Amino acid sequence: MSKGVNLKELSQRLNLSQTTVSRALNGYPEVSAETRKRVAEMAEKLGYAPNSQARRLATGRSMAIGHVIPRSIHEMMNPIFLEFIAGAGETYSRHGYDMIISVVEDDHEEDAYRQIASRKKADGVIIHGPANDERRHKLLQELNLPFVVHGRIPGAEEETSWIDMNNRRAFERATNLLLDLGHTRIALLNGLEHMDFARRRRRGFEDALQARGLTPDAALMRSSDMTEPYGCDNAMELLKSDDPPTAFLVSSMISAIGVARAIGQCGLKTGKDVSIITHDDALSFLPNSGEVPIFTCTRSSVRYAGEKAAELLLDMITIPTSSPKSLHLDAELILGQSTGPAPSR
Amino acid sequence: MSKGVNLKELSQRLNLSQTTVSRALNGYPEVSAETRKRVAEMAEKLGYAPNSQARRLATGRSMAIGHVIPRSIHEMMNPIFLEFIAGAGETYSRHGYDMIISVVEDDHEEDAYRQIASRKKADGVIIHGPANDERRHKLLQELNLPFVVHGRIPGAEEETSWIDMNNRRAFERATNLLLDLGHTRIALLNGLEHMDFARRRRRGFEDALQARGLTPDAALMRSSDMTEPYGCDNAMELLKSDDPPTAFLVSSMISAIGVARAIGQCGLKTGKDVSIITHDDALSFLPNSGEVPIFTCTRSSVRYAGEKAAELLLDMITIPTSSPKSLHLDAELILGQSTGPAPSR
DNA sequence: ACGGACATCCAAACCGCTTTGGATTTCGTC
DNA sequence: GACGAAATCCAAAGCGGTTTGGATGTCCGT
Repeated sequence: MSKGVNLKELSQRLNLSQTTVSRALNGYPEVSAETRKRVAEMAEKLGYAPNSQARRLATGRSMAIGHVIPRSIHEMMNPIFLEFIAGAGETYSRHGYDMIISVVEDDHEEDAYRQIASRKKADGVIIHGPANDERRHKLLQELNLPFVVHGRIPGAEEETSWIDMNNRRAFERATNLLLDLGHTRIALLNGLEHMDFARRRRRGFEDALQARGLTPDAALMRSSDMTEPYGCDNAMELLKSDDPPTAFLVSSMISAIGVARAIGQCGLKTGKDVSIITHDDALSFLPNSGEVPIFTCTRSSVRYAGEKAAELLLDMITIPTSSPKSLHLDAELILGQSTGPAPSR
Repeated sequence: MSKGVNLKELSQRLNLSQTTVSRALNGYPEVSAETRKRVAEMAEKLGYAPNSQARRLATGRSMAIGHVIPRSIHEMMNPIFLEFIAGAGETYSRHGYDMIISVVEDDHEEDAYRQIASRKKADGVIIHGPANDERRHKLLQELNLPFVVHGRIPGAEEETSWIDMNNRRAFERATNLLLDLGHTRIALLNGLEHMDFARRRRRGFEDALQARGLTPDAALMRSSDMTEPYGCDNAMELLKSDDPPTAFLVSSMISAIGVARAIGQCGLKTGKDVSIITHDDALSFLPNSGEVPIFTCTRSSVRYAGEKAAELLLDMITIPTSSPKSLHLDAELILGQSTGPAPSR
């Protein structure tokens, strides 16, 4: 419990060299069992803990993973981002790694990565929210900084490690469900489509429609930040149009809540007059569970994705020669209260 | 742009000692202007950046702030926590500090702090979500680790630095507004009351009632995690009771959305049949703005709180002798669409 | 011409750990 | 009883910076 003993003092107290003490504590074999025990006990007694800066300097590994989050990203991805972080964070601490997060102005993002590399702040990073014209992976390859992508970088799927859910498939299945229920005018409230995940979701939506001989109607497709008012305002506008949709496919629970609000304000009933399927990232503060979940949804835990992403990255770091590994998660399609057969008009 | 020059190489290229180069780059006076310029240019050219581990070891300052977040906390405080983090993060990076976040199992929280202190992982920490029986500050004082509290620790207001909003006053004002509108049966959907902030909010609520001669009705007061279903379920139950409330005072936008949903499901109209006032933490993904905000609310930006908390902490670290400083923020009371006069029955 | 005040710069110690390259002891074997 | 292998342990050299305690040179007043 006493504070601030360093290796030198500890070794003096034991009449041993720093070498031996260090080895004893780090589990190297060239130390007798008896000595190891003595060392461990004294270390415990004196409350010794190695100074992490010194250890990092000596080993050349920073034992930290960086997450660079530009303002703009976290403005829109806010809750999802944290959930991911929480998952990753658990993996890190289980492996003795620190998580360092840099919130930077949008135009300083590249700088942030360069600093992490040149100042040796982290042994690897995670790329969040890849865009269609993604370039961060180029920079990181050039900087020789290991990374894992949360999502996929179009055109770089083979050369990078990533973890992603099957966005296209999930939205295709969701759309099919709505079609099976008899809906033909389906609105898509998507996330920002300069992001890869949103692009894929739209593709799934369109593919499903076309497979049944339907033509996607541009007037029914919206794309924006996934806030609550976004869902409400757009749903409101669409519901009041001449030929309103009977179902909504929504990219986020938060917006879906907005859609539900709009439906209510129009005097309609969700799941009866109008159906909603939303993607559910399984955010802890927005549980959509219970016997019958409020929303019919495609669900994939972003927290789990965080855990796995971290594991992938730590693997890459410990075995630097390994080739890129990726994980493709499938979303579940879960039936809730927000869907029903299309109303016959 | 070339990678990986260290101080030694840089100084050799310049025919200068490491001392001089170090001093030149760190702005010490005992270097001629001309030399300083030469050094700066060469450093730029070779892409020199000091290894942060080495610098930290040499200076004895880790240039990092720690945030320990136990699973339980972030389960419930999720989005609010991130918004705070985002604010703090900006301040940190502006001052050259790193932010390190440890996600730990609940029963390892103390361990996490001890490690931060003994291994010198951070120069200070921020305490999130102080409880009524808070003890973390004791530990940190004992460990001699500077800290700032987000919220207040009952009984330790004088001896600690903290930043908090005026929870009591905010809820008192909100309650008064409802009373002024003629509501007398007001329900309180509060956060977990083992947390200090929730306790204060309840006090504000009760004080306002009692000041008008009303007795708080325990049946109308709930306390839980502030999820959406929590708001919906409790509102539903209360609305269906014999003597239902005509107004709700809610501790979080997320739960308030649930309350609105319940009101809709009961065939009632928010702001007309039933009023809602919620606290609004100004979360970026839940904007409650527009010409007339959806919810009447008490608003206080947690992000701003994060920025300020970080500033307080960095001040404490750079001037270790300074006495505790604190910041008391006032929430705005903002009129939205969710309140109206109590319906005459 | 001399001594002190500045202005510049440097060699070396230090931060606290890991790790290399032995040194010493112990032990089984022939 | 000598010898090589195995088991233990250690002194010292890094890791890449910062900082202390001078050394050297220049300028000025007297």
